[in-house]
Amino acid sequence: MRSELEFLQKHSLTSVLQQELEALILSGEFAPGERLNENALAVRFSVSRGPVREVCRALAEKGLLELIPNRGVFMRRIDEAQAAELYDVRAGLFATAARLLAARVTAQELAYLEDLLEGMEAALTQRSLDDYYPLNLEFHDCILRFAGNDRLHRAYAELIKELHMFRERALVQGGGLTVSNSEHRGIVAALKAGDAPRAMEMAFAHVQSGKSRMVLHHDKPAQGDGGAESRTAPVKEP
Amino acid sequence: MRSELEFLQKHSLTSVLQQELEALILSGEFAPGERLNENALAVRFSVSRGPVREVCRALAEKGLLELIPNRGVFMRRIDEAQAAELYDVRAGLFATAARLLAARVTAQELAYLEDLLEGMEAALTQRSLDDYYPLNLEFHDCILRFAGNDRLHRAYAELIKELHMFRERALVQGGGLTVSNSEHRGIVAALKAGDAPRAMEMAFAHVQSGKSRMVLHHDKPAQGDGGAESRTAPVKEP
DNA sequence: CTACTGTATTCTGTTGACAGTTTTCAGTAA
DNA sequence: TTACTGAAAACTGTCAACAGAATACAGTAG
Repeated sequence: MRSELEFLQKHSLTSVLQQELEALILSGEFAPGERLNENALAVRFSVSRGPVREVCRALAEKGLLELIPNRGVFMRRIDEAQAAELYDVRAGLFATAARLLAARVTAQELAYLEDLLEGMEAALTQRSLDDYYPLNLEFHDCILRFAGNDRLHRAYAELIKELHMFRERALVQGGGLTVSNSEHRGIVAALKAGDAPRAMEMAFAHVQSGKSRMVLHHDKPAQGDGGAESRTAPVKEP
Repeated sequence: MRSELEFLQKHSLTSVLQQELEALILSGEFAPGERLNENALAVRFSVSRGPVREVCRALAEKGLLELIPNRGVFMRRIDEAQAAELYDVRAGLFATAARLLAARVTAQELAYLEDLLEGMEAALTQRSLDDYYPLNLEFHDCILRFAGNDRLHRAYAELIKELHMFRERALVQGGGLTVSNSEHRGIVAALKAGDAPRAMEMAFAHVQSGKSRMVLHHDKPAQGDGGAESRTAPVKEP
């Protein structure tokens, strides 16, 4: 009863439309560089073009779409150079989180991180990447959560979404994170010691090693990712 | 001749409206928390409400405005806690730039940075903050520019804009940067040595010392900033 | 068969209008 | 005077329609 009222008060049609379209974009529904027809989106969501345009502009501001005057809205296309830049920014934000966390981490949080470390170690000895990846993801997210800086966490999350737009090859699973658990151990050790500069340095180097892995993998042919098929035939270049 | 055509092709009415409104917001035209009337903005810029709404949504995504369903758009109000968070993120981005720059800085760039160092030193010995602040700003911007990561530079610039929304007191002039030139020298020395971790650490610490200065200054009464007078009488809380 | 030109279609940019909600404010009772 | 009630005004959310640009396409000349 009450919840429906609250929902309507907090989320307007346009705002849920934004979440909806963002989810659609991140799901891989559209190919990179593909053009999105405003009218088609409007009828798809049973709304008018007004809200659709507002949402598109907001998502363009977030770096998920690209608006070209008198041409329309296109899926953001990220080349390797841009992806590399994003990766470095990500490294910086992650390192910042680690640095902040080193100064405030609690025994509980450390214990939880060490649990994750063990879990990942076990997954690696069993060669089970399906077990490893979720733990890896949770490990990184924990650093951000525990750092106690909401703005930083949000910036990191937004950056990950932007990085998702680069799905030519590789980096699909696990978000392009490394599999080296020793680097993880080093970060946790620095956190435990309360050594903020070292934690920051190790966290930065950790993400950057993931970056070089990506750049490496990118040149290889690597057969098509089993994900969404590119539906529209001719993708016009913006 | 040609330039007007190019202008129309690249910038639609809505996009220039966005720049215009953003400049207006950053100029301090509106008080924090103040409500912006869509209709008033529309007639002010001689456009319809449609473009205004699109622009407002984009600026809300950037963190300059706040949209409340069925209430309207309000100037983003940033409290001290949020400002502190932003400051830490800024420190992280600046430190990231320093770290990246350490690995690629040229002799020319170093020479220019050292020139700035001397200029600031001279300004400080003359107690001339009016000379000091522009150099200080340029110094920080240089680190970002020379780092060679456009995305990082953009993220930093956006963050500064967001931080500008916190203009209760202090941090107005110079963007809340510290006046300690010795910290600047330390950063440049680390860059010159190609010591990336140290450059990152010193850059982070440098901005954070500016943060504590802000937090300190914020509690003091500090008579009203001579800037824009708050025009609308009762500012409703969002 | 290829390159070009002019027309038709599609889509974006922008506007004005209407419905529903919030806010304001005058009027009334305690 | 203060608190409450109700209507009126103002404003936001949404939509449909029109003008202009870009694209697609058929027709024509070389």
